Amino acid sequence: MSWSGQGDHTGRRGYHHGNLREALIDAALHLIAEKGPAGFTIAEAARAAGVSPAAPYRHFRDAEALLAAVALRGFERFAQALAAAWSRARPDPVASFENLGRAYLGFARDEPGYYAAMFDAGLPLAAHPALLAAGDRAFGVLREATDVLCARLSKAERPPSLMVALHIWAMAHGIASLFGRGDAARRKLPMSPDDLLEAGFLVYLRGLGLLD
Amino acid sequence: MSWSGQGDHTGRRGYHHGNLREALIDAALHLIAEKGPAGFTIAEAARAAGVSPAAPYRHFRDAEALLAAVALRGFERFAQALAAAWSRARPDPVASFENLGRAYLGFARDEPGYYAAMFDAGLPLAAHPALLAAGDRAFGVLREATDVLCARLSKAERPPSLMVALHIWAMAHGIASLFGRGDAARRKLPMSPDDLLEAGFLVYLRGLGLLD
DNA sequence: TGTACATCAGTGAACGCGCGTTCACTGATGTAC
DNA sequence: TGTACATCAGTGAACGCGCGTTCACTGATGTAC
Repeated sequence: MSWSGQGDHTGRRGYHHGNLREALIDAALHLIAEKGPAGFTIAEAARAAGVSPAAPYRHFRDAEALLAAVALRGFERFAQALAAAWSRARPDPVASFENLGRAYLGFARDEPGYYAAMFDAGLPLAAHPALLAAGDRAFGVLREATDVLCARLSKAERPPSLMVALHIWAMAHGIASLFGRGDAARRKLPMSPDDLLEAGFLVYLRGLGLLD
Repeated sequence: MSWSGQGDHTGRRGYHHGNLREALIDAALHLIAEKGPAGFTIAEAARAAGVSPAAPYRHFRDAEALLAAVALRGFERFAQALAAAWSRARPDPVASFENLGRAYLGFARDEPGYYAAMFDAGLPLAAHPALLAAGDRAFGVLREATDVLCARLSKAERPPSLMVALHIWAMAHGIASLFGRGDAARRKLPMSPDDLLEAGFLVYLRGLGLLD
């Protein structure tokens, strides 16, 4: 596959596509971003990739398997985005949390297809252990961040780091899904989602005993 | 409609159904709870209500209109549930917040069909003003609660009540959609969603300067 | 009280459509010798 | 270097299915007189 670095899945190379699996994931991603997790079909993804409707079955058992592949790639990129934001301002934990929050909301805003596949598609996680593991890796970045944060508190007043990470995740996810999406389902706000999340983090961190 | 109080939409009364609109909403609600917001069709709802596939068109223009009717009824019941919880422990604002949180998560858990129609269906709110208004009424209960809460703080340290309400909503919604649903997409937790949310509220309220 | 009539709610048959899925097939690729 | 062969990835035609939607229709209800 010497030409796989082209990154262009549209140009067919004769009879064999050469990169159909990735092309189908891309096609599904765009369809999901446009029409929601249930708004794509195998047939339509095949059409977008320029192959016959039977071709996808060489790579995916059914639509759910394709959806799971989209979500899996989404979790990997999500973890990368969060990790990059976290490491960028490592010396100052509070600033790093602001970075994390912006990265979280930025991903939800800029990658609605991935985000919907990851969180709104209702994929049965028990049936997709790889998906669960990838989600855990993304959550691991948040967990690492709260570990550092909690370490700054004395043992007496130190809360469980896992709990803190879950609160941070819940607030970020709540704001992202209620106010942070690019589609018509978004609710209007008198402030930006970024500012709302940052303010929420500040109040929460203050409640933990930091920032005083 | 002297017999409408029966609440049983299954028994046909001859040629005319008599309560088809409500029966279709009920049918769609159950289908959504089972298979997700995209997992119901007009035809299937008609079958569940025991009428021909053409009958629903007397009451709903298309599937989205039916979905919007489900979400609308959901928001109304949601607002009632929140208001009941809020008024139940009014004297103590902090206890009232715990009640609110439990009511929020309880609704998401016990009424997955409504909750999915309200928040996961991706209904274009701009095209459904009644839905937006009903959502605002439900949010108004949270807003009222945070008004009371903020009033306990001195003007100097008083945060915008709207912002506080949005944070509360976001955390509750985040926990509900990540951990609080009854379906297979739920993530496992080492604590109950109720406890997680209550702890989150406590940290947050402490961060506001209460609870000291 | 009865009758004619307007209105309404649901029927059932029909249609076109796109999807999921299967099948024998064939073009392309890589490898053993 | 060439050739035979196995393997693989995609073809294209076909099928059954359920859905959305329309249509003329008909049974039921309520009301004017």
